Amino acid sequence: MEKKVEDLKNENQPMMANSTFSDQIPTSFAFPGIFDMPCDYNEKGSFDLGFMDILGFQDYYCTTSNSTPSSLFDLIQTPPVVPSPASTSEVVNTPATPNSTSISSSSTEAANDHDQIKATKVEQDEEGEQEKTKKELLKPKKKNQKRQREPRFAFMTKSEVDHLDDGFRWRKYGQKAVKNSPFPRSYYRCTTPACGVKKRVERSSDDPSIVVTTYEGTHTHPCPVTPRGSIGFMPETAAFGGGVGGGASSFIFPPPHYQQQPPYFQNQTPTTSLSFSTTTTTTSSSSFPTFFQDRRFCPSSSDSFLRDHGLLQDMIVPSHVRKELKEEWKD
DNA sequence: CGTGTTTGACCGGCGC
DNA sequence: GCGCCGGTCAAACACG
Repeated sequence: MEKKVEDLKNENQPMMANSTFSDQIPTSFAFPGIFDMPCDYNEKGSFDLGFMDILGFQDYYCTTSNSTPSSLFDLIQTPPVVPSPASTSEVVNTPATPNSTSISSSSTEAANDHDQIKATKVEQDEEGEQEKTKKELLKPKKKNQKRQREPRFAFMTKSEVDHLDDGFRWRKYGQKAVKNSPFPRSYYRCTTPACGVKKRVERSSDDPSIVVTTYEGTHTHPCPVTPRGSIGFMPETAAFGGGVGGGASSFIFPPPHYQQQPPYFQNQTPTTSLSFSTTTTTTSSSSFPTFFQDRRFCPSSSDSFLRDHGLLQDMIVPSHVRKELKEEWKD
């Protein structure tokens, strides 16, 4: 880990265009789904910004002059949230992403792991061997099998609050101090039964105003309607899936140029006086497809959100962001 | 009382 | 083998 950090720092040169993330990003994105789409639009001249470009392939500064489709989500004509297809791992293991080992696990397998763990718990509880049970619960993984991780999806948000409301309900199950960071990392789990999606939230040590959120897993349910009826911030809604995988990539959902709060943030803005910018960065394109799909379950957010702002415009991938994300995907 | 948070302990992975 | 560190568990606690 330390080494990773050091490496990252070394790599974190002023120009990150081809350094930190690019090595994890397939040079030729073969992602099915949404990732192809923008390109098509590009041909039509109505959507200049390819999604892949947005993903931080390069430092991409997109202007708001682009006539973006009403909503990126609208562009995504994909089926509802479903467990990721087995193809996930294949995509994730794209040769061009040698370093994305953590994502190399098939989301499907990972999901199965979850089930197995749960099943194990039930069985053991019934046995009543509490002592033994506890220990086994703590290590439900099979021997000789590396822990399988669900595809992860990280993004950064410039916010004063760590935990943004994304429409899903999360339960915090842990918090740890992170090495090389003065800020603790919080661990959240989706409270929906049978949904094993987790997310980690931590602040960037480089820029305390930036919150790095990493989602892991796939929501197996639609985005619940929150009491507030808000789905705050789109990226946080990441319910991904892992359906499509790919190496790590990153991008920042812009808003940095907003002079006022974007509509989709109104209900969840942490503090009143944020002239915010929800700077969001994303890694793991693998999670994107479903991520966007899920958004479609959130009635109040995606549409208005993207209709008002083509979120993917004005992509900015600051170096520090890339650095962090790369680190994220390196482990 | 139900739900969510806090927090110390524990475990596994990994590097040395 | 050992120690560090990230991740998770679960009891205790807080809150509405």
